[in-house]
Amino acid sequence: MFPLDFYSMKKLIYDSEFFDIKDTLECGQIFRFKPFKDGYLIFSLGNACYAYKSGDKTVVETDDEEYFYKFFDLGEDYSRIFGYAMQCDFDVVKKSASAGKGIRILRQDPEEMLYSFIISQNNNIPRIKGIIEKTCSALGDRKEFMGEEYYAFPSSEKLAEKDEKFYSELGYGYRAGYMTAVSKAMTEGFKIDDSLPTAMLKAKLLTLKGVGPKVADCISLFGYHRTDSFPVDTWIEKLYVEDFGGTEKDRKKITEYFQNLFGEYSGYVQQYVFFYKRGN
DNA sequence: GACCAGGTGAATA
DNA sequence: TATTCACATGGT
Repeated sequence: MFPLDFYSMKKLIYDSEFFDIKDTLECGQIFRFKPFKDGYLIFSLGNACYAYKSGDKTVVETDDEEYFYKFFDLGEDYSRIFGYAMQCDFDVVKKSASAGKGIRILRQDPEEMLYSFIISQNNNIPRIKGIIEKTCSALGDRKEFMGEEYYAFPSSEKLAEKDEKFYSELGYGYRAGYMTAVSKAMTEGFKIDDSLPTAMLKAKLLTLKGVGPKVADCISLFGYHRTDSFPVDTWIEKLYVEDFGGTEKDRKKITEYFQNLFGEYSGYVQQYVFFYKRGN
């Protein structure tokens, strides 16, 4: 007999022009994915899918197509977003958009983004991935998808059960204390009203230990789909000076500069240029 | 062995 | 208010 998931497996098929799975995964917004067969296995909270390119289509196989339809933002028209970028006055934006035409902004879980981007600070992407994976293996529910074992991203309750020493031993470095403080706050009633305007949402996030402006912007963009956010990190600083002739040194002012320029398209433009600037 | 990585919090002036 | 520093760890 076939296992039950054979019957429940569904396919989402989408034109790859505005949905390039490789670029969407590798542009730095998600840390939990790995190469598999002709594409990738992708994990979000306790969900998994297999995505790959086939001809001029991107195919997503999953047993929860509703979750991943939303996750990949498939209800949004990215030709409009791409079109906006191509009409910008800045050469680097047009070049970036052309190079990353198939990038989509994923709609990820807010809490997974919260912890993931706390880990990301002053850290490099391979190591961020490693720490997150170790955390899931240690504290997440064991799951299986297409014969592959994986672990869900742990709940705040699970994370709050561990002490600072535990996180240090997983390689968190000085971020270990942030994990205990934030998971504790989350289990003690810290709530984020997702109907708040972006500025207030960000202000609320900033009250958490280890969450500064950059991390708050990433959580807003990737966890709450606030596309008026423009996270400024070391790469964007470089871009600001080299490609926009910027002179401000204060990151807050750099963020405002870009937000004023790109408005509701800030997050999309940020991902195009971040991906391009990092040279993928 | 210095320098960097999707920065932040705390101390200092 | 605006700069400056320490912070863990691993990769180059």
